[in-house]
Amino acid sequence: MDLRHISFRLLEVFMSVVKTGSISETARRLHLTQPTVSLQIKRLQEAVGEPLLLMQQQKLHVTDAGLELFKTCQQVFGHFDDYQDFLTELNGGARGRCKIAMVNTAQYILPKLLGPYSNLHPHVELPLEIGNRAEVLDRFERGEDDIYVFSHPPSLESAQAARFLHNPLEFIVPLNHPLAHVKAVKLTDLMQYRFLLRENGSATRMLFESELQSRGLVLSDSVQMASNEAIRVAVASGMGIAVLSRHVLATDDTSFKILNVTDTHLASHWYFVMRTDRHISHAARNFLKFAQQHVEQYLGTQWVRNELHNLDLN
Amino acid sequence: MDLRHISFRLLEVFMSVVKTGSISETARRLHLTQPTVSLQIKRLQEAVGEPLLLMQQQKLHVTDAGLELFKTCQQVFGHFDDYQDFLTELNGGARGRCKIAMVNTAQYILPKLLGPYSNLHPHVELPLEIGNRAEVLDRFERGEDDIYVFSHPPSLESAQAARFLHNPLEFIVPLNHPLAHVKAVKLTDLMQYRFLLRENGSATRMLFESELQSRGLVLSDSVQMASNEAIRVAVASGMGIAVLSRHVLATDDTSFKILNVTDTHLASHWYFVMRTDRHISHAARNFLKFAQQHVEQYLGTQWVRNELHNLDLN
DNA sequence: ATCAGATATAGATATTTATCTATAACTAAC
DNA sequence: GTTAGTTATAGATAAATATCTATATCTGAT
Repeated sequence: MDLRHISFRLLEVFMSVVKTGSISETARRLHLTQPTVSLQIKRLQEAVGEPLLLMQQQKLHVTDAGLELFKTCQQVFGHFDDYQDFLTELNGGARGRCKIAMVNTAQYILPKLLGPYSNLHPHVELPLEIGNRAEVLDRFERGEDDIYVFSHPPSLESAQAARFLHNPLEFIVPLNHPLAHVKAVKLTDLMQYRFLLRENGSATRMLFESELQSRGLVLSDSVQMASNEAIRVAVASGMGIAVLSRHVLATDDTSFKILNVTDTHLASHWYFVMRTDRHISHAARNFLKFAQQHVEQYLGTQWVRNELHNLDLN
Repeated sequence: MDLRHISFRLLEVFMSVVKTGSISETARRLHLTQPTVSLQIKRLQEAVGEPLLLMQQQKLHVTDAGLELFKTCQQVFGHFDDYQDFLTELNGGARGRCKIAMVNTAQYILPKLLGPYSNLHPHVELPLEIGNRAEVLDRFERGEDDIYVFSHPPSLESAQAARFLHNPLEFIVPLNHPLAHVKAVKLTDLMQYRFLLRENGSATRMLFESELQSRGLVLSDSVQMASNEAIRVAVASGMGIAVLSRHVLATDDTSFKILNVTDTHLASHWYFVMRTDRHISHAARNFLKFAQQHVEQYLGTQWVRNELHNLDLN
């Protein structure tokens, strides 16, 4: 049997002949001429090296080899049908994988969107990568994921980004801090205190430092800490003061005090970022469409800035 | 997914690329050039309508759709491997069907050959048809079976026949018959008795009657009976005398007496007959080869006339 | 004896396919 | 920064394939 000379078309025709028991009838059904079907069968028999159909008393008779081939074909086409179903699901976004890499701070808000999406499409894998800005940027450079979440998206021509959430920063102090009960403070009032900061390159820190620089201010003392939680807890226990994303602070957390800094309103936005030079999985596209439609529903209208319609998802 | 534009070759190449993880390596293994393999993969992806392999950081990465297709291919090729095994068995004569139609008398001798053959090839189906000469001839005309057993083969150009067994006829009489103890009798001595005969057209009867005619003899009385057993039993019980194939008479059967007719030696031969205008199954060929080699072993050397080497079994 | 319907064969053709060579573009390693 | 090894693309060609039309042959029914 020489598989190289057998095409799926040939097998389709053969199956039809076995089913109808007639070459002419098959020709009619498949919109071919009778000689075409005759020839196909002949070629198939040559490729198999064994008679598959015999003319006996004006009737087509399927040989053992023919019957077995028919069964084989049924199985084979069955597998391809299954595969087609798989592709259909993949295309509909109901199956597949959507790898998302996000910076630390995003982990407080993105799960509110991922949870409902995952419930809607339980067959979609959603592996998450969380790292600091430098790490996520690295992954982005190598194109390791489908979607990236930044608050300062890298400006690369082979990338498209769209913001979806406002990210206001707040100044927090310990409850027993001298400024804790001051109604209105100014940025300069804070310079004398020790600041707890994230590592260099973090979006929050970049924003803060650029503000300081533009106003010619300099911190008197600062300590670097690896995570937002560490900073929050450290502030609560009196180690210093800090500037943190609003989303990192639970509204009912009373272990620190949020200052009302009247002359400074630091804020950035969260962006979904995709590389345009890399294949985007259907699942990823689908997730972004979902986000576009439901971001207000799951993240609340207060902070949402839904510009996801700017993304080209086709 | 458009199966029409997918060939088994394409899938083979794809599988090799997935296995080796490299287009160039596949090209080397399959004795192709690298652009050929590149193009094949590209074409396959177009036919599937989905990326199957991605270049990521200088590494080939198999997508979900690609992995699933790979699994599908494994199944599909598995089925064709099974089918190839089936064909191999079929070709070796170890599997398949060998339909044999034989005239009544042959059923006393052919099973001695069929038994051992069936033990050797338990997967070969051996449907037997037994009928009188007219019935078997009918089947032969319509080509319903692979092999026919006649003692007077039809002479058709689209048939080949070869004899394998001598078929001597014997005259039998009841134990209490006047001739039962006569040492030597002549054919004319028998004419006065009632003969029990098979139906018109039976080889035994044809042979006997043609002998009578050539010697100008006429039976005084005859009765027609449907089977050899019926005749044998009827003779034993005194209804008349008969002429029967030696093979029908068990050597230890003492319920009748075999006459020594000195002036008449009737005999024919058994023939295996095949149509040359019909496909002969491998199993049938194989059985005839087996018969050619083992007929003496299983039917004894006394009556065997092995001329099966005259058959063209290729 | 003719007809209708089946399959088979021959001859023709446009399309598709498999394959090559040459070349470009990228990257890792030396 | 040259080299060696990847994959991708373009252009060319010979072979194979899918079809068709026309025709032959057979058979069963009218």
